[in-house]
Amino acid sequence: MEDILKKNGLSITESRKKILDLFTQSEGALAHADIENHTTAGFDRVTVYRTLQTFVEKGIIHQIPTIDNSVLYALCKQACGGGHHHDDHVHFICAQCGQTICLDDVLVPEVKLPRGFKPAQSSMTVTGTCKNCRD
Amino acid sequence: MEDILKKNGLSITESRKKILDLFTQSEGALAHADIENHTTAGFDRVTVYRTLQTFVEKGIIHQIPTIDNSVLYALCKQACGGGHHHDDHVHFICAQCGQTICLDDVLVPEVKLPRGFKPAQSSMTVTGTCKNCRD
DNA sequence: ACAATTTTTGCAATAATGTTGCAAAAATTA
DNA sequence: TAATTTTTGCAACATTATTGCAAAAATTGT
Repeated sequence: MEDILKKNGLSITESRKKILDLFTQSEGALAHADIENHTTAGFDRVTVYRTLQTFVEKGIIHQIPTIDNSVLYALCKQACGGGHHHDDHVHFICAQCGQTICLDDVLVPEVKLPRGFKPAQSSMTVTGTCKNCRD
Repeated sequence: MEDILKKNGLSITESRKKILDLFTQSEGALAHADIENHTTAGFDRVTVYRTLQTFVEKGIIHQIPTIDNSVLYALCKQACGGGHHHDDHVHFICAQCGQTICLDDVLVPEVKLPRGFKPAQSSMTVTGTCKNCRD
């Protein structure tokens, strides 16, 4: 766990270790509020903001846009370099349980854009019912 | 312009007409702040919130999720019924000018999900350089 | 292991963003 | 045009995010 921090040139601190733990322990993506309100956590709001920001910059976690004006964060499975995310997989949001899951094996397909548009990065989100919520 | 409101069973008011105007006049998508800060507008923050919400419910505009924790709004080209958006096109965000454009002709492709996942709706966003920002 | 340096944290203050209740104003209905 | 319904704007409040700065913790060099 600490090696992830070390590898990215970050100081090893309690908050960073705990927040990183939360991510590895949770199956889905986490919102800022999930971390802040976590009972066992107990660090300042500001620290959470700054830690998440640092992690994104270092490529440890990536952001997932959602329609409801909240940003989710999830661990980058592949090694993402500083600022350069290989965030090329599809995200799945379950309408039932609300969990957001990285489908690391499902890549975002390419699309043909109209003349003049030059693509750099794509992201795709699918909503529906997840594995666990189906009987 | 007013017929759009009438068609959706909404009272014809100054704010609704003006906000609808803004959307038709702007090529790209608009953020809440874009509307609120618009010089010629001049209505209350709350009115903007409520108007946008009403328009989304009626299917006049649709929301576009962005990575930076802000929601953009854009006109629905096809007729979207109450709550049911045919929001199946790709959105393009220009890294240069920051504008978000609905590529109404580019449909979100289907992807094969892992066993157990049942899709309901998909959204896709491509970032890059838009038509106008290329020389 | 310890002192010096750098980084991180937490607090306070502030800003930005979003929500709710309610009375006045405007729009629709009849 | 009067009665009814809907919408607006204000005020108050709630939530979410940002910044400066001193104290605390972590790292570095010896």
